[in-house]
This record gives sequence, C-alpha cells and structure tokens, in this order.
Amino acid sequence: MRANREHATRLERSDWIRCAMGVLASEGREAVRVENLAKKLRISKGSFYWHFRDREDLLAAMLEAWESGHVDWNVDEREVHRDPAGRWASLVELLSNVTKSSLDVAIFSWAREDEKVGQRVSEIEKRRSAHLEQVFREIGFTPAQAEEWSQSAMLVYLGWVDRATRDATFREFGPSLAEALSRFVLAASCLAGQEVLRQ
Amino acid sequence: MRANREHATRLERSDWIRCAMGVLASEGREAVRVENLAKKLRISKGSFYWHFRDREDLLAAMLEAWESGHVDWNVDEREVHRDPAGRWASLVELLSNVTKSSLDVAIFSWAREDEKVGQRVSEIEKRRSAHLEQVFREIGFTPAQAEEWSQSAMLVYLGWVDRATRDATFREFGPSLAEALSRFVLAASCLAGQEVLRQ
DNA sequence: TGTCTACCATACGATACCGTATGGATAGAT
DNA sequence: ATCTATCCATACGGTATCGTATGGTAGACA
Repeated sequence: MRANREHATRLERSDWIRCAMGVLASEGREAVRVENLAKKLRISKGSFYWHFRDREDLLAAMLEAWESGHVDWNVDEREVHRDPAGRWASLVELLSNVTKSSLDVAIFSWAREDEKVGQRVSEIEKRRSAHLEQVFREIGFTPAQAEEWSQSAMLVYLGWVDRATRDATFREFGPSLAEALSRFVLAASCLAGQEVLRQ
Repeated sequence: MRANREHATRLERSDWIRCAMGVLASEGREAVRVENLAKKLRISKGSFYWHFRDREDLLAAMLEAWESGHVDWNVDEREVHRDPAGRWASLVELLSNVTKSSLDVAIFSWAREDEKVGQRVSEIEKRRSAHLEQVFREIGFTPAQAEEWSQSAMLVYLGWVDRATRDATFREFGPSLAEALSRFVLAASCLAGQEVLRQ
C-alpha cells in the first residue's frame, strides 16, 4: 500500500481511501483504524484528521467509493460486448476473479453489522440483479426464467466469493466452475423455449 | 440471554458459551467481549475469568461447540427420513430457516479473518458437501452429477444465508426459493440418466 | 459450628484507539 | 523575500477493553 513513499510526500483524501479499501478487502472492517492506516502510509494521524472529520467520515467515503465504482460489476459501457453471450462470458470471467470480488465480501460483511449500510448495499444488489436479468433475457430466456436464473446466479456468485475468500484451495476451482456455469446456462438457454427445465 | 436471573445464580462454562454464541450470531464476533457478555448475563468479569483462561479460551470453546453441534447440518440420525427425497426436502427446509443459519454466517465471517478458523471451517464444509453429495446420489443423480450438484447447492446455500442475513425483505423469499429449488432438483434428477443437462 | 472449596465482586494497571490542540514545514503567490 | 494556505508531527486527554490481584460469600461437609 504505497510503500514507495520517499520522504515528504503529501497525501490527499483519495490516498487514504484507497489504502483503507485495501485494508478492508484483505483484513476486514475492524482493521481499518486511523492509526493502522497511518502506519501503513508511513504518515501521522495529523494528516488523517486534516482530510477527514473522523473515522465515520472515512467509512462513509469508502461506501460511496464502492457504490460508484462497483455498480453493475464495473461493466464499463465502452468495452461491453455487443453479443449477449459475450457479455455473459465476460461477466462470469470477472466474477470468478476472487481478488476483485474480495472487496464485495468485506462490504457485505460490513452491511451485516450496520443497518444503513445494509440498505444501500441491497440497492446495489437490486441493480446488479436487474443487469443480470437483462443479460439472461438477451441470451434467450423467457422473462420469467430470466428472473429466476438471475436470482440463482446471484446466489451462486455470493456463495462462491464467500467460500473462495475463506478457502484458498477452493479458489483454484474458479475458472473451471466459471466455465461449467457458463456452459450450463448457455445450454439451458437453448432449451428455454421448450419448457424442459420447468416442471 | 438468561434474563431470568434471580440473585445469586451461579454460572458455568456452558452458560457463558451459550450466551457468547447468541451474541456471535446476532451481532458478530466483535461484539463478543467479556465485559459485554458479563453485562448481558448480569454478572461480573470475575466469573468469566474463573471459567476461562482468557478471551481466546472462550473463542476456542465456541468454535468447538459449533463444530460438534453443526456438522452435517444437525441432521440427527434418529429423525432421518428413510427416503432420499424426504431427506433432501428436510434439508432444504432446515437451510431455508435463516435464524438457524445465522450462526453459520457469523462463523464464516470469523473464518475469513482467522487463518486457523478458516481451515477448521473448511473441514466441516467438506463433510457437509459429502453429505449432500450422498443425498443427491440417492435421489438418482449419477456420481459425477451428484458431485457437481452438491457443489452448486452449497454455493446457493452460502449465497442465500449471506444475503438473507443482510436483507430482511429477502428473507421472505426463503420458503418459495426452497420450494423452487427442491422442485427443480427433483425434476433434474429424473432427467439425470438422459444426459439432457450436460452438453 | 467452623472450615474449606467453588464461585463471584471490585479495584487496579496496561494497552489500544479515538479525536483535539497546537505548532512546524513547504510550496506557490505577490 | 515574505506571506499565506495547505498539509503534517506530536503531545495530550478520554474511553473501552483486557487480564490480574485480592478479598468476599454461600453451601457442603466434618
């Protein structure tokens, strides 16, 4: 976390936030303490309290940073694939990267302990679900099936990052799981019109 | 948490552990502090340090209690259904109860912050997976499919409790989700021999 | 009845963290 | 060259929590 600090480097708000996000992702919310961050940044608390009113101020900024940076899973409009299958594949690719998703897990854990954070995180998740549902519709699922599948896919994603951030050996299965899931969903979408999967 | 304490009630180790487990499930690991527990139990720290060497001692005891009490999802041998479909249904029933699973979530969160806890939790999860895989085999899946489905079901469960413990409105979908999942898996098991689901 | 054991209350020191106060350093403007 | 705004260092007081020390109490038991 910014170890290449010479001597009299001056920091700005974003430096603190970036560092704090890293700590949050790797060590959890309880590890993001001002003196801990200051130590990592090789600077004193004085700097922190210049840029932030208090610790709550930092935490609020972090949540906002996550909200604005991770909605729709960072699916940038520029590099969106035109074909739905490609969008699905790239989404799976993104989500199977544990290090990129570890921040999500930390945020979710935080949301569990703070009511207000929980509400805001839920909002983001609704938007993610909607995004996913749209992709499924474009892949070829019926609206009802798209809804059902997007819900299931969300749960699988949540379960996957939860487990992968706890068990390093489980992480290795990421790519193969991603491929299997991708294959499975694409196959299912071909059968979508035939009502094979529904009772 | 033991509010019905008269006056000179004496506690034992298990009382502290039970109280601590409740706090862990509802407020997270950071809330299980000795003075906090003492307050809830309406007793002083002196009692705690009589029964436990230190806080670590309590945490270790809690982990052990979880291990011995929640392996195989508390599927008690006595009340096991004989038919596999019934076992599957009762398992789904159990897992869709969020309050019962909230302890799991807290333990998982703890596991993410502590390497050693993570390893032990992973062991339990392996046994749970094996149990699930067995159920799927008995339902009618081929061994390969049983393995694949048990993995997926584990992820769905993890994702479900993760989300349900954060979003109260999501909790309401528990029963319907459980029913849908149950229906879906049973339907899929009927097609298992036909290799319809695999590409 | 006196004593002993098991259990608890209370006071204490140590540590970690928060936020404030106050002064120092540095870079750019004038 | 000086001034000013910006940013940082350090010392401090306050609070929460840990674990210890030391003494108190209640019931079992001789």
